Amino acid sequence: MPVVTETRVDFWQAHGINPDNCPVRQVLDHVSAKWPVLILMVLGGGPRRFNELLRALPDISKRMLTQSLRNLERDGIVRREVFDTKPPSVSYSLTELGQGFLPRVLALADWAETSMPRILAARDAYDRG
Amino acid sequence: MPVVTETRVDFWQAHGINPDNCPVRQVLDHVSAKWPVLILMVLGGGPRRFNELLRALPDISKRMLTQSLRNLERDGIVRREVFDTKPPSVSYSLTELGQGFLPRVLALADWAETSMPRILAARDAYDRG
DNA sequence: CCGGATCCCACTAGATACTG
DNA sequence: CAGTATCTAGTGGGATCCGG
Repeated sequence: MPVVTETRVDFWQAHGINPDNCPVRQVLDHVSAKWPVLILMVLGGGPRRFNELLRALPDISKRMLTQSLRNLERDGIVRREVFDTKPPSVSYSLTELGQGFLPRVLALADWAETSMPRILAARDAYDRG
Repeated sequence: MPVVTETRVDFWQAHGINPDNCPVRQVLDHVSAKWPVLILMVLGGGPRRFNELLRALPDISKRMLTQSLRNLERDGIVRREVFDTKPPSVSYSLTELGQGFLPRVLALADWAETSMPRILAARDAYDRG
């Protein structure tokens, strides 16, 4: 765990890294971009085909599923395999990188879940005041 | 670490929890909402005043700083203290909850930073192909 | 010094229809 | 089966001005 001071922010500034071009943030964006985490959780259970994912995430549109999968694939987190059978089938699975990513995302989600009572209490207090 | 299967997704479905109302996601949104993480990192160095934060994050607008701070305050992650001096001054700092949140966010950021070479390589390969 | 209020544009994502 | 294309309403965030 790094020491947390303004030092790192200073470093970023010095190297022209801003919130818009920071590659780390682009990865972190997968965390809260609405669908990626859910997709990764399903894929954590093993490889899935496109329509299986579609059925597993009832509210997602084909468009968003495609887009999210492409982003994850581009970052090497998800692997896409095409079998040119008839009809064609495509399999999505976690790469090794993705298997290292998922637990850390879930760890954060678990903290959020554990802390939820305190957070909801804080919100309640804030909204009253 | 929980077992990762579709079970949890099923649980969510069964309880009517979807990506739009899921409270956990609302917390995770702080992670990638562009500014909150940077704000937390600066506050990790100790309490800061509004304009100090403004100077520490060169590209942020007053509007976004205010908004981000309000969100974090509402969730009990950041504490806001007003001293009615002349001119008025406001101090922002991490709550106990925020101090528990920050390391986990940084842990994820560190993974992203460590994995960045592999991710960039994956992107490069993807963009060529 | 620390914001709130307003205007406005750019991007996002849902719906729908179509394809190899 | 596994997507793409197009259209459109809704939203987020910058710029700017105002106030306690």
